[in-house]
Amino acid sequence: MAFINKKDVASILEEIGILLELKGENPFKTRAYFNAARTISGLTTDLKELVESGEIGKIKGIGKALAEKITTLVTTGKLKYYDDLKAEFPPTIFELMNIPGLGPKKIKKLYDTLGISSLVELEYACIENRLVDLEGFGAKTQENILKGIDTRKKFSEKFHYPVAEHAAGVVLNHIRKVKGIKRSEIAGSLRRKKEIIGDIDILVSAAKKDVPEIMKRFVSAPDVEQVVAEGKTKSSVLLKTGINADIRVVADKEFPFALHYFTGSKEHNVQMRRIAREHKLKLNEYGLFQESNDTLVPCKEEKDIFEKLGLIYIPPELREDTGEIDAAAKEKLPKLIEVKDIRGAFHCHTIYSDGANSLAEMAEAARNRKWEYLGIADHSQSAQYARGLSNADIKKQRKEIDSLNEKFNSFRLFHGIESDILADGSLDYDDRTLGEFDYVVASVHSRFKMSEADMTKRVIRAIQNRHTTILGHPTGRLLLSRDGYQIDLVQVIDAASDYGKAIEINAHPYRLDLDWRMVKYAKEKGVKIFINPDAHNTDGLDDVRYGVGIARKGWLEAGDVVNAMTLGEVLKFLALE
DNA sequence: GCCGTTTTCGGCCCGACTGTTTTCAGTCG
Repeated sequence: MAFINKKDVASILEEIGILLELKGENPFKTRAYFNAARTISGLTTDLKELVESGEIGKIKGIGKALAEKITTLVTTGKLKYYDDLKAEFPPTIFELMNIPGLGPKKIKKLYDTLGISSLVELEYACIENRLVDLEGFGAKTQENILKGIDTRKKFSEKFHYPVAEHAAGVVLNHIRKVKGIKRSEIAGSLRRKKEIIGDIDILVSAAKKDVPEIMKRFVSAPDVEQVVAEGKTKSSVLLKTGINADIRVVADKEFPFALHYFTGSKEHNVQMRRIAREHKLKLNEYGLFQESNDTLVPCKEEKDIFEKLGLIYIPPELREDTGEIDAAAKEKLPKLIEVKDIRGAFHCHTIYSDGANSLAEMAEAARNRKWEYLGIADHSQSAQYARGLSNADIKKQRKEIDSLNEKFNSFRLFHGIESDILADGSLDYDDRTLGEFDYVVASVHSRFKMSEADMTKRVIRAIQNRHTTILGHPTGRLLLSRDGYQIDLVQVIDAASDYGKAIEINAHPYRLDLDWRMVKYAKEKGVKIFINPDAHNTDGLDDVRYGVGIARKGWLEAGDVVNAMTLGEVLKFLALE
């Protein structure tokens, strides 16, 4: 039997959706494929089991036709329907979907009339001035397409969270100088604390007379490279960093509705409008209206909108259409962890390995943050690139930690290690040495290119090691630059649950690993989470806030997170007293 | 293609902006 995993199935369904769009199929049909792709990739139950038991067809959004196609894919590894569809267009046609202003209809037109099916061909055709006479196109369209291709070449399409957060702050501070602004906020994926950000969404409320000044100020912000669109309520610019920023200006009474709408996610909004219709109401960015006579149901704050729809307030981080609306209707939403709940951190490096600060400096920085403890986990001996610790280093570090601890009142340094998980799943010190640490973070730093089965086995063996306390950055991914290694996280989390081991959310903004989509599953399995900064200097400690964002997206409460425990509770957790 | 306490057909979320046309389709979020 061919092996085909969730990710493969989801991406094939997604491609089918795009191909159907290109063919001009019923948009609701194409949406069914996109929805199914999303549902499949979010599954935490084993896809093969679902297929074998026939349960796959019982999942919402997967009917007879999709269940059949998914079953064929999973059991045979092939799908004729997909192959036939793919044969109708050259594979490079997908490139064109990434150019702003180009959608399925226009791409189809380009392909049918000019035979254009790749970015290179498209650029050439624009330079040759061949798009201007095409029906539905013109000089302006051609120019915008060329600009779009240029932008694609210069910039990536997504950005790390702190980069987008900083850029958004600059723009927001710039426009806030306009006196007429009543309320202003950053919305979109930034507000939802997504791990990577596509663009910046800014929402402002003001009187109508002040709108032109706000728009003018927005499009002339210091970092604006190009004005993409400028309207009466909505404008869009490309910043010098390559990030797109959108602004929307509304009347103040519309602000809560616009904030909700502009925060998204799109999928969450679709569900919210569906709920509104069930209540004989209509929800859009301007208000919540009676379906019968269009009277406004007034709401002062965002939370009022939820209330009117019979829901408790859903924090932005949860608005991903992963069950938050159902839970809100049943008043079963978690009380999400907050940055102020954090009392320490456990994955930090010092000058003993590849960190920039000393033990004393790191401890001082933690105490300045009013933390109760800090765990040091420098690299282990096989991590030579990072000056991993020899046995002598370990002894010296332990001594220094002990003597620092003697000076502290109600603060404690813990002596841990980030021990490499070797290719066979063993850790890289002997049992006696490992046993001397207060705790052990086990992480993969080498041999990334194993098969999924081998990597899963390797990591599970490390979890089974009695000295392992925490599994570090479970996929090794570097956002926007390196995919994580192939690994079955469901099996890994199940193993952590079985062996009572914790998993780290590595809070470094380039990692944010464990992914929030799996954090929720870990919580369901009762696995404890550490939100670890992987700090290599004192400033790095503040990265925990990115990890808290991810923890919130994963539905975590303070009680799910070890470094939200008091010092006394942590000592018990680590079995140190 | 999915779905159903208005059920097996007829719905399926909603509006702004752009560019090309001249009343609107396509794209985007």
